[in-house]
Amino acid sequence: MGTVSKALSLLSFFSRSRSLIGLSEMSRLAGMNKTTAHRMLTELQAAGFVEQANSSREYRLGPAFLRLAALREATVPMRDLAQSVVDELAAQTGETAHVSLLNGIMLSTIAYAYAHQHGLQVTMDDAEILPLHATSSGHAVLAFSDPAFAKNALEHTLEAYTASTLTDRKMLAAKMADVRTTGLAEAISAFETDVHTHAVPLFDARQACIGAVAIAAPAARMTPELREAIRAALLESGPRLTRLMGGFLPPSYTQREAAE
Amino acid sequence: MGTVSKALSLLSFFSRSRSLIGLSEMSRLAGMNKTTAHRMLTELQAAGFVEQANSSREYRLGPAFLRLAALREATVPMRDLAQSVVDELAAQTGETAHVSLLNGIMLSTIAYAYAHQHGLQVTMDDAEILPLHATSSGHAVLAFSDPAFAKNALEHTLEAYTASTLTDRKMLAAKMADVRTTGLAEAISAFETDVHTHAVPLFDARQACIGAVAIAAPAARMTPELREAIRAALLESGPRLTRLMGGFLPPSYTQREAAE
DNA sequence: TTCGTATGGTTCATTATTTGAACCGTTGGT
DNA sequence: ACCAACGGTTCAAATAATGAACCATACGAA
Repeated sequence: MGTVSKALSLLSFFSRSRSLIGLSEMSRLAGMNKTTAHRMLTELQAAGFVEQANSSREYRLGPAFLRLAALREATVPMRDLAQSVVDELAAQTGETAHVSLLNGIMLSTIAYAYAHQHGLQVTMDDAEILPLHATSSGHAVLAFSDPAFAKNALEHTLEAYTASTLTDRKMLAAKMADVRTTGLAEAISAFETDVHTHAVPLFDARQACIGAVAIAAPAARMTPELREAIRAALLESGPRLTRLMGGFLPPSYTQREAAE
Repeated sequence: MGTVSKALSLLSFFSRSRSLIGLSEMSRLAGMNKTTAHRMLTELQAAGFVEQANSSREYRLGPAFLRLAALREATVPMRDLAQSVVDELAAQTGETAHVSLLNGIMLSTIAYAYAHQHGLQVTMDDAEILPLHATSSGHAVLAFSDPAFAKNALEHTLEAYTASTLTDRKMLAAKMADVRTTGLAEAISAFETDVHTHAVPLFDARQACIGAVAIAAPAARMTPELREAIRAALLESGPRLTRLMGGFLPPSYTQREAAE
């Protein structure tokens, strides 16, 4: 891993719950010498990727991302497209829909929409990070990713978020096989209790899996009818969003469709 | 300049008009060896900062910025605040308002709003980049920035965008002195012909100038009354936005107010 | 076809940069 | 006054970045 990657990895320690990080803390988190962390933060700061907050000298994410994100959206309007699809899905199914993209070995949510017909809805956070092994989106991605990638991703510790989280690699492998045949991942209370989710994979122009579109409903509200409605909506919307974003479905996905 | 800065500088070659850049082209643009450019792009790609588009193997900005921008906004809701202020300003004055932040030696627009009362409006681009020497926002920033920074920023070639662009450093210095006394920069057809703009500076928590809020009107519509309305609106909104974003006005700005 | 010239990507000895222990000067708590 | 933690800096030693030359490929012209 080169110096640039190390420097950029510092950015991943910022999160919603830890938005300010001091020099010493950062060097500890990253397992780096303080000098190294300092020089890297200085360079990131020069680029506007981090900045030092107020009176405290702690660092936080910088303003450069606003411009770069806008520029990214101007060239590849993924978020806009994803937003329009989740808006539709939420309206169709009456449940919360979201699109997450692969970012390293985690998923980041780039768009979500609530249906406003029920008082009880699964809620989402901006920039929420989802683990691959514990979410239906993650299962959809793992099932259709390069096997080497999936293997590597599951090498990491598999945290049990709930009592139902799959942490056994054999059971996960069986689940993936199942997802591959149906083209759809389903998870109940895997990441958050009493949340029932479905997800389908998304692919890029090289037919590589890049994320998933998912629908999350309160487990209590799940009926066979709702389940069918969700599955039908996702099986239509997933491929459509893939095409909208300029992607192509791989044989591993389309052959399944033909077999059905 | 360290390796990290060099790698990050590659990102600045992407723009609205040049969203795809090949390896060779990038190495030429950055004045780097192809090997170096390639390794850096590979590392940026691993972080999701660039990605290779479609069938062509050219690079473009990656999806990581979506998440990081969302996270930045979650910690520092600058854009939201800026948006609310420009919305107000556009409604008040009937002209296009925008907020731009300093990014290196350029300004990037993070929020803008149109007034919908006239057919003719100055239009803005997302992620538009403004030069410091040729815009009223730039003049506002230069006038209230650290003199060393301003000097350095003006060392670069001063492109003449229109016949009225100030490209003479002495004239620019005089202009800056003027801006410092009034607290407000005014430019007519400096960046785009027939556009008359006013701008006031914005400051961060350390009292450093970080950008400007501006109003752009068609030159043909500018009357003494409109001019006064714009100036009054900006002189109220600028300091207010500074405070909203957690910043403080420096003595160089407040003393001017006291002197008036 | 053949040639010429682009392209993206790779190799490896040379070179320059990164690294880390120890160090300051401050700050905040006891 | 003390201690501990903070952000930040120094400099020899270790490591990573660099660039010329190199493939393989793709495209257009002759």
